[in-house]
Amino acid sequence: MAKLPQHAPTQPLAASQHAPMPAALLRGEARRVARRLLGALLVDATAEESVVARIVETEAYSARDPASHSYRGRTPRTEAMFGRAGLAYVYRSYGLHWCINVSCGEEGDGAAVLLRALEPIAGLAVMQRRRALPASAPPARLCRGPGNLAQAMGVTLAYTGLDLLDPAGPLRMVRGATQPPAGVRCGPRVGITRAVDKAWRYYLAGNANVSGPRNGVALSLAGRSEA
DNA sequence: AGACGGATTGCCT
DNA sequence: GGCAATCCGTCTA
Repeated sequence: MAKLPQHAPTQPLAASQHAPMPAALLRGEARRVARRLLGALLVDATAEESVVARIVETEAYSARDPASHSYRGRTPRTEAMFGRAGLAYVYRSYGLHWCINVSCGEEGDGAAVLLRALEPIAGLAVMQRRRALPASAPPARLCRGPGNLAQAMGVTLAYTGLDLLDPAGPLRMVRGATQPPAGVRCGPRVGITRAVDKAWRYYLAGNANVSGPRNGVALSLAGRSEA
């Protein structure tokens, strides 16, 4: 197996890179949006200092997808998934964790993208406190995995229905670098029992923040296109 | 009304 | 690698 590429150390972002995210970017098919969101930034404005992280792993879910919460139709819980693009859909996982999706597609579609891992950019101390990790813990542990990133970013059920494109909101999605990130891979989604064959998980290869069995290293089913 | 099990995580052996 | 923790939406009776 090939050696992992070392991913570049985290760099502070220029103000120009915090440009608002165009809603059009979220209007396509869930898979396409899941890929596009890699490299975008999530900003939590509720803490004493700004908390910023870069999206490095996502999964696509659609209403025609047996693995999706929207598969059985529009319900009170999944209402945000059926709303216009850019709304937060938060659900509780295994009775313990919060996980956050971004609705995409058109109003009524029931499509969303699950955020699975982030690369911490700013406000690491806040994240560390929320995660209750020892100071010695590596930053890559802060936002690795959907439950962990929600905790680090202060996400709870109260954010369901929140417009993440609102530049004045407590939690915002903004555009990262104008150029799409390199090393985008796709593979099977994690932890699901239905539609396991669909390779609708997207991540940055070799990024230490990526969750899953081997931190973004190619998975066994991650597509025959990779060596 | 009661049972089931999951888009997870971290600690156990 | 195994498994407990712990809520609630959905399914079955």
